[in-house]
Amino acid sequence: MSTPQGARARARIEVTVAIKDAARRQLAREGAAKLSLRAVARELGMVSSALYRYFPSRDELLTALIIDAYDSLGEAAEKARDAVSGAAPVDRWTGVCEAVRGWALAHPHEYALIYGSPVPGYSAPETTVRAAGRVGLALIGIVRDAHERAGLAEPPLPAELRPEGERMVAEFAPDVPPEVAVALVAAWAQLFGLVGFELFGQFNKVVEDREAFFRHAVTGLAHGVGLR
Amino acid sequence: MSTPQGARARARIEVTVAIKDAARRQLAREGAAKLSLRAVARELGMVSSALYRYFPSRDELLTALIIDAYDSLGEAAEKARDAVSGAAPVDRWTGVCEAVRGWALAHPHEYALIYGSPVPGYSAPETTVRAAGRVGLALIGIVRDAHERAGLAEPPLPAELRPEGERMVAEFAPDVPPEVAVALVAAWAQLFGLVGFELFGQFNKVVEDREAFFRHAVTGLAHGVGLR
DNA sequence: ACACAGAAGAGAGCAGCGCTCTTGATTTAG
DNA sequence: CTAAATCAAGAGCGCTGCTCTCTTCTGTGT
Repeated sequence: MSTPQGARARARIEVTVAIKDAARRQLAREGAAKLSLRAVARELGMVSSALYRYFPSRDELLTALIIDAYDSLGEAAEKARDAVSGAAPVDRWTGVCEAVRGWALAHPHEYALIYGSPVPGYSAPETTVRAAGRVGLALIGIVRDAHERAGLAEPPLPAELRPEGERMVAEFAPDVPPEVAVALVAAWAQLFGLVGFELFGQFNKVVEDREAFFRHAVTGLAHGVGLR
Repeated sequence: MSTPQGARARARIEVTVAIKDAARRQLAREGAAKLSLRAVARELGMVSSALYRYFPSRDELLTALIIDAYDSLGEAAEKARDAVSGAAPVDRWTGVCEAVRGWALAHPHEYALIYGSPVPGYSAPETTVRAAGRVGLALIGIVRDAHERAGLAEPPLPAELRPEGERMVAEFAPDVPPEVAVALVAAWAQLFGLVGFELFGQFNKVVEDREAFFRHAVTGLAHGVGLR
């Protein structure tokens, strides 16, 4: 039933949200490694074992936070895509990229949670897949719009990768040339390379003007996928 | 003194190495999160407190492993660079990139240690900086050779980034045009975006033929820095 | 050749962790 | 109104990183 009919169901939802909020606060403060169920319980005035009524394990709680983080980032990306929907394709592209970077700088621990090392014995449940794809889909959307409106400069594609590109088109990038689909996936990964390096300190003593550097680099990515 | 003159000093070095080896084995088996000082001690038939004579904390042990991992990866990259020293610049470039990818696939947990989320409070000590730069320097070397031998197609560089590029040239990329230096740093970060996405599972259900895709993408990176 | 400072290991112990199981209270449903 | 489901709490297990103390050993200067 979509309506929570009892006071109990409502309370359950509220407590679940409160747990996730407290956990997210700790996550932002200390990072995923130091997120402790007992500390979350303390903050809520509960006892640690009570949390197990809501999350079967610490990793399950982390998984819930992972999904939320993906959604939060995805929402930021989609908002940026829609905010500049009239602009030139390259500007829309860089707008989304800058939204991703901005979100990452604002939520470094959550970014580390989803794009850093996988935490436990590692398994990404099916639930995360949809949320994890939102940034990529936002980028695909921009490229598709540009393709339909003005055409793209199609990057070269070696013959051995053509089937791969056609599969990508069929599975998640409809109405986009296969050459572009392949380039898009590469640019998508490369975008997070740029963001991750800045966030995790690899750019220390290497890049000073991070913002200008990033804008320049993602403009290059846009050209790489055929945007003009 | 470069020669450890006492038997004691020699024993100390041997035990230190044994600890790191055992720790590395556990790291490869379980990942950094589950690396436990007590388990390392057990494996060596010592008691946990004895390890503190060699490493002042678990994080210090991790730092030692980080440096070793950087050096191991850097050595792989340099070996690849030198193995194909006569080949065309683009092939040398892709050779080094593939060495990086190969090392990462062979040592996923160590890769996660150095390019994944940084650990708790953790500030990268000065000691890591040299080792962390080796891959980048290998790439720079290839581009410099190509520049001196045959010239490069210089990528465009917006005016606001010119000082940045000149600083890069002065600090770690001598004899390379500033345009190329900036493009090089971007390509360096993007390379690890590609590797990280593959390793951390972001390419699941997205890229099938990982090897061909990677080769194609890093060829694109090579073109981006001006190699032909 | 010997005595001694310093180094190394053992052991106990502290506080914290994730997680399980049991117990008693409270709410919901039949 | 009673039976079933739900939930908070408490005790406890085995693990963790780390500290402190005590004992043994050993390399070295006299």
